[in-house]
Amino acid sequence: MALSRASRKDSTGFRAVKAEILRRILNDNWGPGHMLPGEIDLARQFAVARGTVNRALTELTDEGYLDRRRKAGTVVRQAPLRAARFQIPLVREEIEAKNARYGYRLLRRSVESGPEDLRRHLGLTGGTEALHLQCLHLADDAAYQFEDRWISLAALPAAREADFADMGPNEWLVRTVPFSEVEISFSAVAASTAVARGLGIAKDAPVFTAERTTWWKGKALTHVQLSYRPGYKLTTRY
Amino acid sequence: MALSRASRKDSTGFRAVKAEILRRILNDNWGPGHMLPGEIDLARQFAVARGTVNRALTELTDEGYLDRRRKAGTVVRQAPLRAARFQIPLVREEIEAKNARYGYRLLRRSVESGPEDLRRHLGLTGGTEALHLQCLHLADDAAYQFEDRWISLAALPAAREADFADMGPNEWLVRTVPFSEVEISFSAVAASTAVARGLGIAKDAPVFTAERTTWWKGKALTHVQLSYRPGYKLTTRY
DNA sequence: CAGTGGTCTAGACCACCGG
DNA sequence: CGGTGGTCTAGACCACTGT
Repeated sequence: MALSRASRKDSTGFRAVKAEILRRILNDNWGPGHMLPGEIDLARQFAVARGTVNRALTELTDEGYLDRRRKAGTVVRQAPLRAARFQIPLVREEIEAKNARYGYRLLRRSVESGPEDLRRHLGLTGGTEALHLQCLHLADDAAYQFEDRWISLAALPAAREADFADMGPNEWLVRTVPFSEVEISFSAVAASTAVARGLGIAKDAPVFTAERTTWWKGKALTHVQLSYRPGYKLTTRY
Repeated sequence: MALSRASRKDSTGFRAVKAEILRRILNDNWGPGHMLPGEIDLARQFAVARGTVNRALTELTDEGYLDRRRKAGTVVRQAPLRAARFQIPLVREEIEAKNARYGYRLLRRSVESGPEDLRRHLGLTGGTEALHLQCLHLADDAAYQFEDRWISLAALPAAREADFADMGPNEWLVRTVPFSEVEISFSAVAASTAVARGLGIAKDAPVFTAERTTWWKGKALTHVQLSYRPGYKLTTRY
């Protein structure tokens, strides 16, 4: 079990304090709106140092259960923060995690000026061009994801020399620019002609799409539209 | 600014240490794979206590920049963890945040046994029934989201008495069962007849859909399918 | 076995903000 | 103003794990 380390010794320390306080919240001993004792009180009750209580309460606050304000004290939230964490893996890892054989095909590679809205989005000015890539990611030889990517050659001139025949642009980018700021959005769209052909589905069929723009030091590097094969679901628990 | 409190005094303390270490990571002073000095070393260099360094490094680890192991030391990750945090607000708040007027209409309310796969999913056994609700959430009188929900009457018998004419089931549930475990998944589907009529779009049009199942103390309470109006995007940064 | 991170402690100072 | 949480310190013990 992955939890063996964490659950090895939960009978003492800040984990025990956290668990006990969470238990009281969930069992309605301390319902929404209830004010908790101060840290010093709790430290006495649990027979630990104040810092230990503080850590437990801080984590419970991060997880959305509590609301803390100086002088006002610690209060159980009316409703928990509804935040979900998604892992957004590389396609390759996503496919291999399903015990499927990963495959990759480059469908298109060209240097273009690109449509006007894309140029604005990437901050391309003057005559600077962009690298346009279309590729397919396969799971056991079946189309899994269609990738339509633009890379700013102003921000990433090295991309002009890169040959994306064997390595997907995603992996190349992760190696070249490991840390970056990202905006991602998910939506449902009707399959374009290119997407339909790539995924082998009917034009205008519903396609789950992720659009991602990546910046580094304030400069837009790349914009990509990922179209998933029918039936794909992005799932998480919280 | 929401950050005013945090950025007030970033020149000292664990925030300063964290910022400086992050700066070194991002500027390739410490590239991927680089091993950092030990906590005691860093504490001396920054002239702070070891606990302060530990907090900075722990947070950078949580954020996916570092990998820490006892004895092995602290290493800059090859690629950051690609995790995104989504806020999943109540529809009402989502709409009001856009300065639109929120509207709600209950389209259907019935007690049924429900389809077989749903009964399995909610763990309904024997003759226990479920409450089936369909409703519409409006932004400035335009259809925004179609909600198709099933509530287990075995787990939540109080729902049988609830009249959902004025209050959406979501808000009722949040007040009744404030804390729960949730699985959510997003996908793109073709609009069913009911969804198409509710949202006023063509049947089989692409619809962005969220499916959410909620448990409390291990018992499934409710399953809901939320269908968003065309053009909807779920966006986040990380 | 030894070195590193994980955690706890007891005490302290201070920022914030409700009354 | 005074009480509460936020943070720092110096020191300590321990758990884990690479060598």
